[in-house]
Amino acid sequence: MTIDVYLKKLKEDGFKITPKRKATIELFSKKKSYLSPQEVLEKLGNHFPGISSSTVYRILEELQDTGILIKIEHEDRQLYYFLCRMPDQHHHHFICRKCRRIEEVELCNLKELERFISKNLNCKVENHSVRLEGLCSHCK
Amino acid sequence: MTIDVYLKKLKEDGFKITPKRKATIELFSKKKSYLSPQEVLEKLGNHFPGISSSTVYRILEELQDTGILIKIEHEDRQLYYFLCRMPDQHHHHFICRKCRRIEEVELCNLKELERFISKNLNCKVENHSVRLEGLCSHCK
DNA sequence: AATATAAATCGAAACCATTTCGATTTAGGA
DNA sequence: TCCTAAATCGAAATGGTTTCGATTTATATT
Ligand SMILES: [Mn+2]
Ligand SMILES: [Mn+2]
Ligand SMILES: [Zn+2]
Ligand SMILES: [Zn+2]
Repeated sequence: MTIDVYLKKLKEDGFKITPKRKATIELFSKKKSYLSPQEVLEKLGNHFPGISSSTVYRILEELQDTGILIKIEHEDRQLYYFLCRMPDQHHHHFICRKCRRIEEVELCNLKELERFISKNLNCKVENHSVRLEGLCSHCK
Repeated sequence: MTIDVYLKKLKEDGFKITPKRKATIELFSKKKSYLSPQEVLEKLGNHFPGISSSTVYRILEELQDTGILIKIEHEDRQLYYFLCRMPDQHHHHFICRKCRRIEEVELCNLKELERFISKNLNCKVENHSVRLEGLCSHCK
């Protein structure tokens, strides 16, 4: 539950460890769900009054480029971010529609689906993403 | 390749068959790829000079509500639509990253993944979507 | 064919999350 | 401590999308 691994990742990618970046990672590490840029702005505003929204947007994008955060887009067409707990492994996400909790699922059995597409449609599958939604153990 | 089945669906859902709705469906039936609202506006503008963009946005949304069009959101954060060839069946989509062609894939083998999540995470999976990207048979 | 009317379209403005950019401040290496 | 590229600020612009009152149209009914 330490954020050191994320700070290390940040540094490795040539980013400076600034108070705002660190606080952003800490914020997400305490959350099990995703946050909108507005929510992040609000939370960070408690520690950094007057923080610029452009700073929040930039930090969120940098952290997602580094693989620390995952970015999703909801039906409301806005961006949301959440902390990736297995950044170096291919995996998929389950999102609780009630509490917005994220569960990361390492199981991936799409080989058959990819084989089907390669064979029947003669396509080359380069990547895929699965999005699962429902109710988590706390909400169902 | 007739659009009658889509017009029927429109009528069943209580929509009037207007020239612009019909032309929109015809436009998509000739395309194998997705179109942005701007592209639709441009194409429809050939037949209906001065057509309002709000009309295009509304028609696209209605057609997607009816299941005639599928709406996706790309990394550029804009909306795109394409004609669904199997509106009454659960299926997934392969998108060619070069020519934007859409292939609809009826095979779905996510039962194992859902079972894994139900069992290990104690979650209730209500729906899922798979997005596959790569190169189609024409582009690879 | 004419009428009625709810639905569809227009058009222009508003919306608002996100992006841009030049000025200022800061983290961290030398 | 100094230096400098990186980070942050802040205010304005951006632009795809939505809104809404006025006008037009599709289609069921007479
Ligand atoms: Mn996978
Ligand atoms: Mn499926
Ligand atoms: Zn939940
Ligand atoms: Zn292609």
